Amino acid sequence: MAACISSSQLPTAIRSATATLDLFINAICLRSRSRRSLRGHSTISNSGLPAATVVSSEEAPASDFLSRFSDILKNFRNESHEYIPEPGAKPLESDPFHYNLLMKAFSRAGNIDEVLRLFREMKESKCDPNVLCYTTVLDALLAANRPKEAEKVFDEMIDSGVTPDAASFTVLVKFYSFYLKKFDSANEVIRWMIRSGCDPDVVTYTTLIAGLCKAGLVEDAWDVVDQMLQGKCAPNAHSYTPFLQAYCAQGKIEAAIRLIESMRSIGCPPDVVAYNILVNGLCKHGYFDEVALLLQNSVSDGWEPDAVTYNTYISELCKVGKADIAYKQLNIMLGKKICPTIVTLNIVLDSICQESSVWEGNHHLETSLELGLDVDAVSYNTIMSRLCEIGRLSWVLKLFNDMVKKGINPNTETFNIVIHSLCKAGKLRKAKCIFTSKGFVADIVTCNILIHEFHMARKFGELHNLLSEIDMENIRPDLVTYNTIVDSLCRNRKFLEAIDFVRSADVGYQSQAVAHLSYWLIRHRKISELISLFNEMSEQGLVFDAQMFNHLIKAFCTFGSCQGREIYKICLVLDKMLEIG
DNA sequence: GTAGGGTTAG
Repeated sequence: MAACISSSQLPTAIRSATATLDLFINAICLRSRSRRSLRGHSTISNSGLPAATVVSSEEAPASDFLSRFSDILKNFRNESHEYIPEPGAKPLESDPFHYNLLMKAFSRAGNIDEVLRLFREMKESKCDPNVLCYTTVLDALLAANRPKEAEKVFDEMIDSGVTPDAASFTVLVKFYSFYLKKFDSANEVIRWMIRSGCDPDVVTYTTLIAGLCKAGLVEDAWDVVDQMLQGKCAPNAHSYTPFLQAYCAQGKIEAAIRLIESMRSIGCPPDVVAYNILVNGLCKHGYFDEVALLLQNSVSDGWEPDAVTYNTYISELCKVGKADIAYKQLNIMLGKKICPTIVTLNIVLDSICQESSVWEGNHHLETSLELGLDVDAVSYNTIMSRLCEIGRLSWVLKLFNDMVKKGINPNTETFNIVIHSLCKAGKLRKAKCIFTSKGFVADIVTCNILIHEFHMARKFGELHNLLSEIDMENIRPDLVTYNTIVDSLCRNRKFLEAIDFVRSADVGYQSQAVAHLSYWLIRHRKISELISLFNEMSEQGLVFDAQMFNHLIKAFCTFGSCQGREIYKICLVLDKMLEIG
């Protein structure tokens, strides 16, 4: 019998979990995220991809828009005029100032390897990094999701006798609050700053507020605002926007609207970023009419919608199948002389794939290239991910080749799409070859794809070897990881191991992971196991939320327990939940 | 050199 997996041991457990699963019952096909049908693709376009099909107006409400898409693209604003140095570039002068300029440029371009190369070079050439250089490297490491190395660099800065200033302390606050969620340590840094005569500024406090809000600790974040006001450090619009994010994420739209109003009254008027967060929140909860009203009143409310406002609105309209309204909004945006950006283009490309076909989307990608637009990795990823969904491996590889030839650097998402496509086609060995590709850095999505696909193929040994090649130090398991492993265990009827796995989560029971596990237990009529799990959760003080109730009732209905004698099982579980809730 | 918004992958 295989040993139990402790999720507190993850990510090591991700590897060991694979070894414990020795039996898999069925090779269940990957659930396609899409049921979109493709309409005819028998002819071949210049690119070698099937030509886009002509879509009738009855079939696609956006067809009139599509025919004019090329004209609209001419309004497109090419944004990437920022200086990106060539790899291996040398600073103009061998001093900290010029090294920092170059490191910052590489950091902006997301090239952490070049930042670290320069940092190493400057130390080797006895050009001692100053506090600005250290801050650049620290921030670049955090941006690259390498917090452990950032911590070492901070220690090195102190050991070298370089005195940290407010900016470098702020990066340390970000490290503790964003990456480790250790808010006591973040507060300790702030106390350290005060003790050493380097007062935290509005950026320091706002960083802490953003970390707390992101973790859902909104009340603690308000305490920080109080602390700022007591310490004569006035909050600004940046300080309040994390609260807007948190309220919107929690569905507390009214609280977000009230905060926007309060910001006006306390002399800290919300700017376009604050309104964009609200627009996003309203859209995500289906309040599209309210967004229309917000835009209508923008002038009298003292703000001007920008490309992000419309990108958000258009994207969310497309997601809920309101492409016709989305395209009208795009025309309104253009009418207001707001230039569409690369993000607009990518939203529209994705929408074309949904509303028409992936081939039509590809046709418009080609048109964009012909017009000389700066398409990016996301544009390619958008088309490639749809091709992956419909199992068109060869086309995925062709687009991957095309983008590389055009000098567009694939990102981790690109590699993940290619790996996923290869796995779906059963070419697991070729998927493994990706690991040696230049620029490939695996992330948690890579791990999740591998765990799922290799489990389905019952190739546990190979999966184990592959995962051991991944640098796990900066990869944290997420909800999908938990659910993927739970799926694999439950599919193999190892329910007790699945319960142990969820139970041992180092962050305590996660509501969504428990809901996912409950689905399997209900499906397999493991009601007594479910109730004992709830008992244990109740002892640990977990409270059930409405989402959990909805999820479980749905599971019972799906598996036919809502009729006949089995109804008592639902009553038993609901009683238990109400008792805990 | 440090803080808040929109697109793509599991």
